[in-house]
Amino acid sequence: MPEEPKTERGRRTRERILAAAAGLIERQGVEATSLDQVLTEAQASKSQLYHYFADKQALVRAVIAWQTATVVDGTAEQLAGVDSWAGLDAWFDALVAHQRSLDCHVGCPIGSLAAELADTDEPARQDLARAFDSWAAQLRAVLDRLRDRGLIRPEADTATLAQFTLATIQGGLLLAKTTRDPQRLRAALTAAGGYLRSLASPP
Amino acid sequence: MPEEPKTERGRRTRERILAAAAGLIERQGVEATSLDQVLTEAQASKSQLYHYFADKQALVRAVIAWQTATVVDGTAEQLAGVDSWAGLDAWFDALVAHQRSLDCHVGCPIGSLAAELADTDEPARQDLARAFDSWAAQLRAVLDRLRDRGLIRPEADTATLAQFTLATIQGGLLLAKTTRDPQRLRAALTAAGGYLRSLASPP
DNA sequence: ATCCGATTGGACCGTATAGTCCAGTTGTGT
DNA sequence: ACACAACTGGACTATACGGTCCAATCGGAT
Repeated sequence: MPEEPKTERGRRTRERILAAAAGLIERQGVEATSLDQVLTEAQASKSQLYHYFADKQALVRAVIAWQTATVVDGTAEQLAGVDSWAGLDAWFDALVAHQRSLDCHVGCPIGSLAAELADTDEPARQDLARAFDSWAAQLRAVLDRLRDRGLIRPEADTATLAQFTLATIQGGLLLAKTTRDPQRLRAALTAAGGYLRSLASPP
Repeated sequence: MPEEPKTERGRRTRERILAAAAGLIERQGVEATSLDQVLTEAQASKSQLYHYFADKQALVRAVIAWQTATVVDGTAEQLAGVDSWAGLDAWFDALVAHQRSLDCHVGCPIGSLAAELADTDEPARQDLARAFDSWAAQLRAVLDRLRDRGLIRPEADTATLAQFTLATIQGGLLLAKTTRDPQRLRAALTAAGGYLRSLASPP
């Protein structure tokens, strides 16, 4: 019954609710965020929310889709021209700088959602698994480019390396967020970069 | 007013409540676990809970302490004799096997708690930060041993390497839990091991 | 046997939350 | 200008939750 605004006004309302929900959930988590909080921040009413979303779970899934698009597309943009170690380092630096600017709150929206929902909301878990997969695919594309340029040896398994890199990023973000110390992320990323570089020449 | 059982019976009651809370929170998260659920599983009553814990937050902090002790002490035991690459690999294998046996639910209790509580419960965040620190210290001790044996070059910064290793473990667990695929953890750990090995000889 | 603190059962309370309902308003196509 | 669907406001409901309270019971010390 709900979903899909038919007018411009409706579209903006839906967007306002979604943005407010995304922000609050990013900061507090799903369970800790109430619909009333979302509605207050979005300047909307109950009936507006339920006009566009079947229930809270549907809203959460929409938030997942929004965050996935934001993070993955944002990463794609930043990684688009990267074809050197310096370029990869610059991206790592940007990640660390971003966390520092947020005082290490939040971490990664996808990672936080995954940690909270993986065991309690199966459809959400699948969405998030796909999000991680497309993110890893982006990283793999970069590694492939580095390999094609001769910076990584040809027989290296870039898909697996991408999984490793993503894992290290996620773990580094979690440690940084927990200790409020961006150096934890820094350490993790520097080492990950070091490993990738160590794959330059054949054994 | 609450805390500290004075008799053996009380001690067991407190322990039952704590164990039930730890299990439920590990599977569902803090917010998704209600006190009534805990009491049903522990076969205890409200007054018993509030006799030993000031409020839900106090119970959660006790769970954090319990899980920290379990995980860190467990790790200490498993890593105690490790002084070779084979030993480290065996530990990694055990981590992967454990996740596989759990069908990749749960992941790491400390990591899950950290992701959920870091931004909403400051004292809990500090507890968890300390948990990560002592865990990292254990890893560092192993790396120091490897270094002393000449397997890692002397000038390597084992503290930073320990942070990196912990981050990769946490991230690998998160990816595995989200995708229900233990290979994600496997890939992360194998790469981390590869990096540590690459530090054998001077540049 | 008696006492007294430790412990226990469970009814009870206030509140916050997800979700419902419907009457009213707005805007768009004709 | 009219009709009709899209949209909105907000009161309302049921329930689940964290937390309180107090009377009853238990068990060791004297």
